[in-house]
Amino acid sequence: MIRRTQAERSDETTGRLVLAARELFGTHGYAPTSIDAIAAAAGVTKGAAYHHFGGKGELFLAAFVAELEAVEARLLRVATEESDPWAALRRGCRTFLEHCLDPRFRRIVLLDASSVLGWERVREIEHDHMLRVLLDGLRVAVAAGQAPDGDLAARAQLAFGALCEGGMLLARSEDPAADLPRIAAEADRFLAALKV
Amino acid sequence: MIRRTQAERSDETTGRLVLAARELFGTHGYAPTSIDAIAAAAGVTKGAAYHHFGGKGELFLAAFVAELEAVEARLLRVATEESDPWAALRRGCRTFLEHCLDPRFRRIVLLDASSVLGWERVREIEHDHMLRVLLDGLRVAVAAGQAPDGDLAARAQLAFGALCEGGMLLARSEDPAADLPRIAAEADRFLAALKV
DNA sequence: GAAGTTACGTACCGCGAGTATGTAAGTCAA
DNA sequence: TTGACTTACATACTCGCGGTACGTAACTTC
Repeated sequence: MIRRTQAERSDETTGRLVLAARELFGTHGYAPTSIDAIAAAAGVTKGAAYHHFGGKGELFLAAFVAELEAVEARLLRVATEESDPWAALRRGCRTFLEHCLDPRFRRIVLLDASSVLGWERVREIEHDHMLRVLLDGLRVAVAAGQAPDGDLAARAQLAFGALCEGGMLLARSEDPAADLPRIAAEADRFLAALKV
Repeated sequence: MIRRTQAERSDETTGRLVLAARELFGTHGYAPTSIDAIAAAAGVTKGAAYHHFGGKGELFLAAFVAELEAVEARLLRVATEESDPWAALRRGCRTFLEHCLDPRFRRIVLLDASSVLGWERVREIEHDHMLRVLLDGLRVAVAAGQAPDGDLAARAQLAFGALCEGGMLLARSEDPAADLPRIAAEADRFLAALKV
């Protein structure tokens, strides 16, 4: 048996558990997925899961956060490729729509999260990982006179809600590549409403 | 014992069950609510619930549909008070936001429905009870040259998603009466994007 | 009013979340 | 190094709840 430090053991186990949780919660949903199944997929037993996580809800929370970190990284990556703020915003929205083609992301973030974690917590976490960028973009636009003043937090939240519906709509399509431009065009129409 | 027809017995029992389901699902959520609790609140036992409904999911479906019928009736009522189509649309959106102040509606329709019933079924039912009106309004607007052509179904869906977020946002407020105009103003900004 | 159907109530099964407890692996001081 | 202590699990169990099987009472039909 190789000798490993406690931190290494913990990190490896928690990592495998979160990965398995993302996979199973993402494919079958929250309710039909048992802790035993997640632990088995991670190569451990239920005891390990309950040692590192408070319960099923906390495990789902970890999977949820991991999904958000993934999409955040992807959004930040494409945003740096655009110089103009508004172009970056449109690019980000298009990338988000594409990201919704991942069924695990849809199931965990768009379908189950609000029901399992509650809207308030979901909103806070989503804000930290995605909405903050959108909100900052709106603020600089208002400061530059490019957009009218108002309840910017609400405006960003409404836009995000529209985007999520667009993502679900896109995922329903039989040919997402063909439908993406149409839905993105409608999303752009909403984005345009934020300007001028 | 009073003599009643079978249809009367069924109607009364199912009605009481759906009413109890709306109350309990709406206040505590889907998962924490047991069939026994709903049946007890309706004054019957679990056997009656399973006789009239296929299971917990079907009972939730009935409660979900009942919630939608309620908001649909309210929307139709205020819509008739407006003569101009766009004014009716704005009035409808404002009424929907106000309706979101009902915590049972939020929990059942906005939080749990997609997770329990699946996005596709929720979308169909919501379309039949709410989105159809919005979609028809958009179609006449396009026909009259008041709105640009495009994927109107997607446009209506995105607008609806924005409205739902607005409703959740409004419900979070400590003083909804004061915050409603601000959120409604942002919602109107999105609606305006559909015109011209 | 007897046979058949509908509307329940009751008793039970199985699965899965959560807990209690045992045990092996790692840490640290003397 | 070695023994006391903590951490990281595994195992065994409880219990609430969804679902089912079956019994019974209320209604319907001929």
